[in-house]
Amino acid sequence: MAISRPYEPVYYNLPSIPQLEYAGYDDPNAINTLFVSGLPDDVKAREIHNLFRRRHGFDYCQLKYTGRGNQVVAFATFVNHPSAIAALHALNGVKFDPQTGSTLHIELARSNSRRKNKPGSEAYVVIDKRSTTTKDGQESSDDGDSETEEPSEPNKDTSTKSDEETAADPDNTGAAENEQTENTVDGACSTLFIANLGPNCTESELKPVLSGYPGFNTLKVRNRGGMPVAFADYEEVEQATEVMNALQGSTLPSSDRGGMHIEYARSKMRKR
DNA sequence: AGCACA
Repeated sequence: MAISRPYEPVYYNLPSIPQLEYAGYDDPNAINTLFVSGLPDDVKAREIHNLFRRRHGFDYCQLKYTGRGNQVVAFATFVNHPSAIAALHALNGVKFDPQTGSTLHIELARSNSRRKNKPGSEAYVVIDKRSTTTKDGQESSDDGDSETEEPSEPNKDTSTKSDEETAADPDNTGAAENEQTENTVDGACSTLFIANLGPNCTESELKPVLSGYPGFNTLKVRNRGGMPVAFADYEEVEQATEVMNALQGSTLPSSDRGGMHIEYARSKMRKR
């Protein structure tokens, strides 16, 4: 090589990234359960079930009254890790109750749910840790829709984001059209935001990982005082999505606070 | 929970 280019193309070991805890379809150690918080205290197990049942690979869910105040959390279990991740990204941050504005917060559970009842029998389960039970007993699978597939749902909980879509353009005063058609209405973006990196994480550690996926453009690592965060730009939203699904929650050698947390960036990386 | 570069 006679001339040194500012950016020599990097083709490291593309598909195999051994230091990553890649959780595939058949990894028995993979987390297949989601932890759901941000629920209103009057949430019903049926609502949780209806929220998750449409997601690919859904298995079953649990609603848990924690006993701390009126706090309610839920666990949704999927047949494999990628399905759980896909549902996480589809539903995390959506408004669960437009009335109160309560927003779902979904993360991977610390461990997989163990079905306490006979498999296949219960579509959802309620765990009530509240001390004084006010006799609000049977909450198991009652409604006969456990098997049927009717798209017409009286509840408006499943596709909550359609609310935002409908209210698409509250004020386009002056804003007009963005030539940057990159950001989609549901927040998907071809640039990824990566957080929960270890304090010593560097661009040279991340780049071989992120550039190993199709459509990779640019990586930027920022260190705002505390923990570093990274922005990884891809050619297409779909390619960014693939990377997010593949690497979500995986750890790097420098990771010290758990796995990477990857989201769509709020805005597309500017073309230099 | 943490989202920059213009």
